[in-house]
Amino acid sequence: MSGDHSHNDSQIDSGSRINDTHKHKDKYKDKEHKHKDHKKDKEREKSKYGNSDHKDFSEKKHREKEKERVKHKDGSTDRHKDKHKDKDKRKEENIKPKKEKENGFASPPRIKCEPDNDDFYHSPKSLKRERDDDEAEVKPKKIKTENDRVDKKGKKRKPGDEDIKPKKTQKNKKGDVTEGKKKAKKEPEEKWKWWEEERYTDGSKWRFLEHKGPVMAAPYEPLPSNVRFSYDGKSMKLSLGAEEVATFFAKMLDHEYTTKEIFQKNFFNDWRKEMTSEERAKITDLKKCNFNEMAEYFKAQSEARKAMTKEDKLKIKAENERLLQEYGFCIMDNHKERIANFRIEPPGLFRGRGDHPKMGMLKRRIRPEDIIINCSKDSKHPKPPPGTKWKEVRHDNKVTWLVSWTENIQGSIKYIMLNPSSRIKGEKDWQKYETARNLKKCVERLRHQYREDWKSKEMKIRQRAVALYFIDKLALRAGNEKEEGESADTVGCCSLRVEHINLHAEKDGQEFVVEFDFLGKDSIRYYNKVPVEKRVFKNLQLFMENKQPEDDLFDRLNTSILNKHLQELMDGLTAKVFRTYNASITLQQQLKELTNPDENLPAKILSYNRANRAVAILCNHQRAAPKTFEKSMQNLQAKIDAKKDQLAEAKRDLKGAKADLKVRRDEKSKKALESKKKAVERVEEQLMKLEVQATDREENKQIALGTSKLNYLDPRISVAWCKKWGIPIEKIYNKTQREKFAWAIDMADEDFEF
DNA sequence: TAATGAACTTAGAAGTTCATTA
DNA sequence: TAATGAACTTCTAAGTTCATTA
Repeated sequence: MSGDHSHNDSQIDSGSRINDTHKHKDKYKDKEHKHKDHKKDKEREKSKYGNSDHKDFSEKKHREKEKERVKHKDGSTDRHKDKHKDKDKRKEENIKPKKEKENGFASPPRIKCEPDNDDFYHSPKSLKRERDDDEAEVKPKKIKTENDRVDKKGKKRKPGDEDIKPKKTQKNKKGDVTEGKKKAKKEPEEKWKWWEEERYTDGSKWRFLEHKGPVMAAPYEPLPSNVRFSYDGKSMKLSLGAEEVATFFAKMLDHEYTTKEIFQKNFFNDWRKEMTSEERAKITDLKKCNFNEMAEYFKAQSEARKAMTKEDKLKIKAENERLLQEYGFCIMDNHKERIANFRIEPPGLFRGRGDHPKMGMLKRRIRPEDIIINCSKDSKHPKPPPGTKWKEVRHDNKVTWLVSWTENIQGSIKYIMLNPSSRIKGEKDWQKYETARNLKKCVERLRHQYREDWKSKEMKIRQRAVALYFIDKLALRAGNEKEEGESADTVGCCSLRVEHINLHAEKDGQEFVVEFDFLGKDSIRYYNKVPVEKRVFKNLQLFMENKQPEDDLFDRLNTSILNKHLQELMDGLTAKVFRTYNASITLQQQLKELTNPDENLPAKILSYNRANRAVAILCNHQRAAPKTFEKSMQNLQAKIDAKKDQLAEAKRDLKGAKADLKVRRDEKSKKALESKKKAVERVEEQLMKLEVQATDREENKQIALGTSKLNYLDPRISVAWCKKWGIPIEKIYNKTQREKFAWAIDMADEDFEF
């Protein structure tokens, strides 16, 4: 993938969250950055020169090839290239694309005869859930932990849906539970297949909801008196409130955060607010504060925790489990469901990402009086801790959250919601992929449209069209406007500024190259050089005319305009659907391309990871290279070397055995030969496995696969692939992932097509 | 129509657990 | 059996989108 989307040198840089264009803003930051950059450079050098010797050349070649496959020299992906090529040709020949009719852009053909249920599966907008309303009016006495309702309703997914097959659900004994929790806890009862049931059509999210409320943060435990804080060389006893905030800082002392000026400033500011007036009068300079004893104390504590006896550790584990059982589940519409985050966020210092102007501010302790509870009127309401009250108890079944509170840093609302394995999250997830599949049906029409719009007389439309092209081709995020000074300066497509792109009429032998360099979500750098079509290039020049670097590139556009437009083109279409669509379609294509039927299991899994990786690169999902990367790589290489020696030896043995047989020609030496042969094969396979592992790890150094796997890739593609090649699903998804994607694992068969 | 608020998804880092190896 | 490192889980920040309000 050449210079574009990926790990060329400049891309490696991109792991650093530094935006060069912002250097001038803050001297301090600048220093920080340089330091970081320097470290990165060093690392890069190391990996370039130090660490590569273990890799043989052909492997590297292979990786390069892989990159090539994913992206072309010109930065376009295969899919785009081909499709655009097709389009161009068609245009020239003035022929209507064959596909158009087949896909029925305006309104996709029905696959099934019953319109109602057809819609149910294919048009997320009209997803239905015709539950018996009476069922939920009353507080359920019985919590279904199984799929018994399916039978009752007798109505499930329609056969005839191309990719979704009805499962025979064998009726199971009801998981009758009076108290809900207890029973469900023990039997690993059959999983509820919510995907075989219908959805609510009235916008409500549930009929019945009962839970125990959140787990509050543990109260502050004062420091023992021998652990002291000192100011200006003199130890001093802090008031409880001030001490608590001081411990937050002390706990972070060896984190880079505490070296940053803004962090220090914000912390000190907020800390002083918690001090008594005497303390405030005395403590006026952070530099004079000594937190070391505190920091040591916490370090010792964490050591002690590690060194605890097995027994004590088990005790803690049991207590956690108890909490989980008590607070970690709720009852929603007859089913016991896992809650994702049932703990209230503890107080601490705010850790923003990138250059966040509010880093270091005090995240205050949340009290019951701050908390809104959401549950059914007729449920057993959660009790606030003794002597306290909730802010409010409401019964809003149009939302999915159980608990909410307003956080003090940005003033935004935080929620407690259900686990990804829950019905309510799963349905939404499934629906997301169905929308993306709908986009697949009309994406060619949309691409044609925005290409036409590049020529529009209206600036607004041109901008919209160019932005959409970027979102489609590069999988950029929509890019909402942000309030300045409230968070790190990051952008997405619509909020790109002139300073974020560079135009090159010619670069590295390519025409019309756009060079992107900006900080995206989480202040992750996006760096990419992309050849674009001439018309796009010319438009960009136009958009940039008479503008300052800090001006908006698309000054006539924002996400709301863009999304309104998209909504008109396809029901349910928004900018982010393109990311989902392009990610999933890329996975599917890459899997097709990379999977070699003759290869063994580890090789196939490597192919899967490579396909996954292609998507992660497309979506710019990066991670900091693990601190231990070099070392672990070396260790692995040592293992490989040892294995090679072992193989050589095994081969020698084999040779010897052959010679033996020639001389002796007896049964015994024949047998010996066989076993030596087997030994060689075994070692060869082991070696291969190790080598594959090394390749995989190396290629993954700075790329995070998890995000795309969890959020962008239609799990049915992976499930189908596993089924097709006989790969155990466990090789691809761990337990949590299997729970989240249970619906896909159950419904997709090997010929599922995204 | 822009600003604000609310709800929900997506994100990487940090923390914890588990498996492997010396 | 401890140390190590990878895998997995948790945490919560940072996005997108849609609804509401001014």
